[in-house]
Amino acid sequence: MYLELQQQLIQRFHDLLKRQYDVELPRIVVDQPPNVGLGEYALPLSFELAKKLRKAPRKIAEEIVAGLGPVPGFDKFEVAGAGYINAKLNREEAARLLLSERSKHQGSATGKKILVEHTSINPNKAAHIGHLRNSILGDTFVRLLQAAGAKVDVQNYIDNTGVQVADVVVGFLYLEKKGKSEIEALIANGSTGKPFDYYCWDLYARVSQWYEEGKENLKLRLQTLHNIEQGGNEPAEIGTIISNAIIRRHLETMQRLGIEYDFLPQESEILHLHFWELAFEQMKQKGVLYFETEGKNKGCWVMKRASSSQNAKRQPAAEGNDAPETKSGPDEDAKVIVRSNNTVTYVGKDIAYHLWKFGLLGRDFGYQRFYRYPDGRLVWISAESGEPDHPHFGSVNTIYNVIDSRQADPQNNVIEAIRGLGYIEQAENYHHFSYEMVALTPRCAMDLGYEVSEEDQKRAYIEVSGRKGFGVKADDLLDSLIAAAQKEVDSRHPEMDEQERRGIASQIAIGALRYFMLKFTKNSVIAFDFKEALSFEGETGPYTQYAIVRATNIFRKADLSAEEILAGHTDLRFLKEDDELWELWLRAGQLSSIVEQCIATTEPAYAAKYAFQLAQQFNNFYHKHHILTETDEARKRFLLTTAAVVRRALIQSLELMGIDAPSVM
RNA sequence: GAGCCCGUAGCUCAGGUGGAUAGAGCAUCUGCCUUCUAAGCAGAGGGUCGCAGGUUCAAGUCCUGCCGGGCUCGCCA
Repeated sequence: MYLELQQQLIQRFHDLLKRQYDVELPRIVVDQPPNVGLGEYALPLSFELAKKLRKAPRKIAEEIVAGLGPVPGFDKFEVAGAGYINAKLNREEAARLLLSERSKHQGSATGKKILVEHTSINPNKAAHIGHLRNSILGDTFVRLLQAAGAKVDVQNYIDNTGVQVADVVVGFLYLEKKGKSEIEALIANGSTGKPFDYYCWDLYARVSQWYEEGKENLKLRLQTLHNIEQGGNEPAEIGTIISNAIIRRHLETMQRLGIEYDFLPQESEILHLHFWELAFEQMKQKGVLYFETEGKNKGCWVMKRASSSQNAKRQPAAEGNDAPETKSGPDEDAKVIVRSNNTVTYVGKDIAYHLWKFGLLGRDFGYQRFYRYPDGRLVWISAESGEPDHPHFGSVNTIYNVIDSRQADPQNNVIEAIRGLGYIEQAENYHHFSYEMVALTPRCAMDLGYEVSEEDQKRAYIEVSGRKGFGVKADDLLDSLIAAAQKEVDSRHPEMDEQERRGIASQIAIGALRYFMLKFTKNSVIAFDFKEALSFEGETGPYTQYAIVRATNIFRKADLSAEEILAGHTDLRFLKEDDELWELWLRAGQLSSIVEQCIATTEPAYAAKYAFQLAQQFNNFYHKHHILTETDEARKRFLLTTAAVVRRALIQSLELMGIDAPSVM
């Protein structure tokens, strides 16, 4: 509601400026006045026009208001302060619009097909809190895009032929002295007493330690890596077995949080289906790659780096002397794509993969069914020779890669390669959805029993490390959250049966976890702290869930359905007199505006803030107006409608974040 | 050395493309459960927005330079 009216307003002002002053502003800024009594929209445009038109801002504002005439949906326009124009909505009309809204809005992404890649955990160990941030951000962004009308393919890239998998293969072969069948048995019966991903978590840390004990050990690693890349040998088979088992564990972990995928493209197929060769041809042809004959990169195929700042190394020339320093010799800053031993680097493979995403490679994966969710949704995985009947992924125009900020450099290399190939539009629509890492506070690390050096103890946070086995596992955290929530639910609802209580505890735990990962903006490092993460009070997911439950309880007690209230008649004139109630309606009407803002800025945190603030306003309302004892029937009906409108917006805002609204709490 | 990010209340963080009086949660203190559930509400204290310049009607927000912290820069993946 809010967004549509704002767009109409902007159009109106745009037309008026053209007609009355013959000016066009690049954009018309719309703010909100400090309080809703002043109006719903504030336009500071007369300040901007003051210089252009050589008039006082206030004068301009008055002229504009005078020339505006009636605008549908609006009651009046007022000049305020030094020259703001405040627009006041017709509250009843706007409220009617809000009441009639469907749940999904026709957003900016309507009709678009978009590919989002997230999670992409190396398949050699259990998922940890850092991975959770990735998956929760990614999954929430998928939901936001869908809310804006997009059709979204969700991909989880699997690096199943990299060193990380090789390390665990080495662990099984040389530390545990286990062969293929023993590993298969281990996966099948779980005889170790811990899940396979947990088992590998520990083994991976042990192997990393073991490498430091001798150079021969590192040789085994390299050899195993080569075997895996090549395929068709025992280490490669073991690698596949491990990778598949771990991927299943990751899917199960993420499923607990309501996170699902459509397709798992694997590096093994990028290698074996020779994606690189096709990309290599294109890149040579278009001159994106060149063969270096000198310097440290002699014998390699290299690519000019986008960020390579030629100016950086140049000393400013002497005054008045503009001697251009002609670059002679090799560009030592270039990015190596093909090594002198003729093998391709990770970035090279990534370029090929991304050409495929945009449908520019001229080759496709094979597809095989891999996993089925309870709701019937299928996860497909790449394969050399796939099933004959399969959906097609890729060939989209817009992609989002949810990858942490440490990979900004390689991501930019891929984008530059695509741009260099002449795919300008695709390069523009390639979004590196970058976010900062999750780290542990020193106290948290010590509580977990890790040794923390004195130096590290002074730091604000310590980076988690799968290699060292240093971190909080996703399943462990979720288990702790569920246990904590269960305790609360048990004490509040002893009358409910065990399974029901467990279900609600799980919804609360997921709400707490997902909200926790979303409340911080992407650029802020999360210094993980159990006390905060396990909290259900204050700015948390359960706070918003609780507000919904309170609203639900009103309808339950009154034996009414919130949906019927929304559909029925209500007297909206109460909105005229009460700014606080109107503010609640207005805020509820801003949901689609928030969705668009989240997408435009790739920042899901705005949705989290919105949900919390709306819940806060609702709790305030709940406390102030005791609905069921209201004696004025018309007013009671109106308050019920208010609760229903806000409840609906709260539920929708939580849906965007993948958080359920429990029936009771 | 270069690039990216961060620095706002005791702590953790918000402050969309500059806009009206800098906010929230936690923590501390004071009130509020015979009411639609207190996982809640109301109130109090707490700020040189890292420092210094600049841009303009207007700067926490933009520019420059410092200071402090993090990450990244390999013929690893």
